[in-house]
Amino acid sequence: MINELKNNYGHLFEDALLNEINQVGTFKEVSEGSKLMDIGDYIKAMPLLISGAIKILREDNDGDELLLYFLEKGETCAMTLTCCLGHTKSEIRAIAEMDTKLIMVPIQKMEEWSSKYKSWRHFVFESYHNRLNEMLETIDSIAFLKMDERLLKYLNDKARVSDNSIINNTHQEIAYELHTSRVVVSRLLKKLENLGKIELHRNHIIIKNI
Amino acid sequence: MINELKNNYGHLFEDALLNEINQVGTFKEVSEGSKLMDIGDYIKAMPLLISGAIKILREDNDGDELLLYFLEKGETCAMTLTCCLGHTKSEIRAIAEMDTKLIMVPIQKMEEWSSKYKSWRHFVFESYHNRLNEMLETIDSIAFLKMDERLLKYLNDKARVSDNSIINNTHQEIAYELHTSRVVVSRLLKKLENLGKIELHRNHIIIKNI
DNA sequence: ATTACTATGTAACCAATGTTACCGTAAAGC
DNA sequence: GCTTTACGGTAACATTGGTTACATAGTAAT
Repeated sequence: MINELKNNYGHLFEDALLNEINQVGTFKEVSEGSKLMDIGDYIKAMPLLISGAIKILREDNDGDELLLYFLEKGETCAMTLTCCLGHTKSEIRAIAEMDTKLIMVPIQKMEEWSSKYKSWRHFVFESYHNRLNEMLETIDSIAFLKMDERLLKYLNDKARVSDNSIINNTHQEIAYELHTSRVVVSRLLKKLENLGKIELHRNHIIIKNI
Repeated sequence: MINELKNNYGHLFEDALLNEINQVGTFKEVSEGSKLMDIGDYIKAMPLLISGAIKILREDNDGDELLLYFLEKGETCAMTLTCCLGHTKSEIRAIAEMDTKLIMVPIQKMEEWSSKYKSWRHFVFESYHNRLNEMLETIDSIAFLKMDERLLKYLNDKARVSDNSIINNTHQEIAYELHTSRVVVSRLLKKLENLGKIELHRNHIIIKNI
């Protein structure tokens, strides 16, 4: 695990902190689609991503979902960070977007490392900052973009995190994450195909002109 | 200033920290409508609210606005917090919702106090946590609510921060903050009036049944 | 009082999105 | 092979919200 750590967090953390993480952290591999956290859960550990990606979702009272953003390697879940202070429940759902490797660190260490390691404080602040910016981007999309633009952005984001121009999702799955209906997604995807931006196939979409 | 500080932050910070804030902070009074920060600004100080309220706005490429949330007394601007680390520009605009008193603290102190005072770290983490939750609420509103529900929530939020069931705004001003048009706001307000939830007057709206 | 301006009300229309319904086809199960 | 299910295409329609246009009523300026 120490090698995974050094490769992904070596430029961020000093050796002493890397060693501490190595001692108290547990390595974990999760496969695509597995749920890492749900709304209402209490958090006991914070994840440090080594590889893969995790999607963060919000749910409304009717059970309808909305994709907020993706976590990628070198990142952590900002929502988790304060839950250890306030002992509050999670407001979001986290699902592995693909097979993902991560290190789980007990939340008790949060406070200890925050006073001990400047690099840890920076990492935590940086994480919050990134997450707030991701949330702003999400708000921009929902508030300012029309559905066809949101859809295109969604496809590009998916392609980026998976580093693959083929999106392996059904129209229904996309509709869930954008909080719209399958019919609307099919309609707009067909438009995008006619514009030459994508290619539609059963169970997958190919992005052209990225 | 020390008294204002103790009244509003005495339960959060230890005396040593309160004294430091008193030494390096500058007291500031801003009147309703004045701009505290704009998109693209570099941040030199972080605000600690003593009284009043500040509205935080986002803007799209066409210059259209959207209200994100309000800051109230005892709170600070989370966006500011990391800008001192990354030296990045502000992504948001901050405007005084009413006459407001605040203490401006130079951002250089951020890092110093973060290692020195546990209570400061907690305050910063707590601020981030609150802001993330406000952003989630904003996303919920935009994504899951219809315009009439958003409007009602907006009116109630305004009434809460000003502690006044009279909203002193024109329909046009409301339309800007909700990122819609004046006609739509007038139409929906009239509906809410017919439902007995509000009372419409020139330049102000009275909320009934809060 | 007259004029000009601002805020609001409302109708008519349009565009975007959501809903229902039905169809054809690919894949999976048997 | 056959049957069933999942997926996607599409038409028809409903609803929400955005736009244009114009009327009326306060308010301010002179």
